[in-house]
Amino acid sequence: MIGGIHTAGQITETEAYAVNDKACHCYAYKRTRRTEPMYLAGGHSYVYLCYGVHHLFNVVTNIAGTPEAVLIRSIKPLIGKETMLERRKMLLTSPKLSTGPGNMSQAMGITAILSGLSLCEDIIWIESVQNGDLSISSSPRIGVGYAEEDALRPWRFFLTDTQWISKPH
DNA sequence: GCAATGATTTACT
DNA sequence: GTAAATCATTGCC
Repeated sequence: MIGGIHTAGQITETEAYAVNDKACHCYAYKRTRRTEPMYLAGGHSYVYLCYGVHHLFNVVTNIAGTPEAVLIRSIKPLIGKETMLERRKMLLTSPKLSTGPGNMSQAMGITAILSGLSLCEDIIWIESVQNGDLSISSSPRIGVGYAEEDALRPWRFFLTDTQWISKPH
């Protein structure tokens, strides 16, 4: 619920970032002002601006003091599609609407001012929808080639049978 | 205080 | 496939 408008979607693609992972901003417990939200308890948000253009939305997953998080890369729009189209300045719903971290954040109205929030309040929240048919695959992460051997870790997870998946550049 | 850089996207050659 | 856009954060001076 952002700006009084409710938008929602099913998460279809994520990437994991851990403290012993060179691709993570908090590698080896490096602590900076930007990454401070990652040191909160699991269930908080961590949003930051990348390349000066795109907002990336993460969910903090570990206990307080252990900075680990999951990057939400793509969603399938379910509620408020019209709002997402308007935010993205698009006319028709297509996979480009909300696949890819930057596109997804823009469609959901997420910006860096929402970093450090609890995901148990009425602004952003995540619901568990039981669906026994989910098929999930994994692969190396995208866009972290600078992380040396950690770039090969298969920490990208996505639904096998969906079009809402970003493609490597 | 200042230069370097990136968990990306988009458009162009 | 390659490059530009574009800026907060970081790290070094």
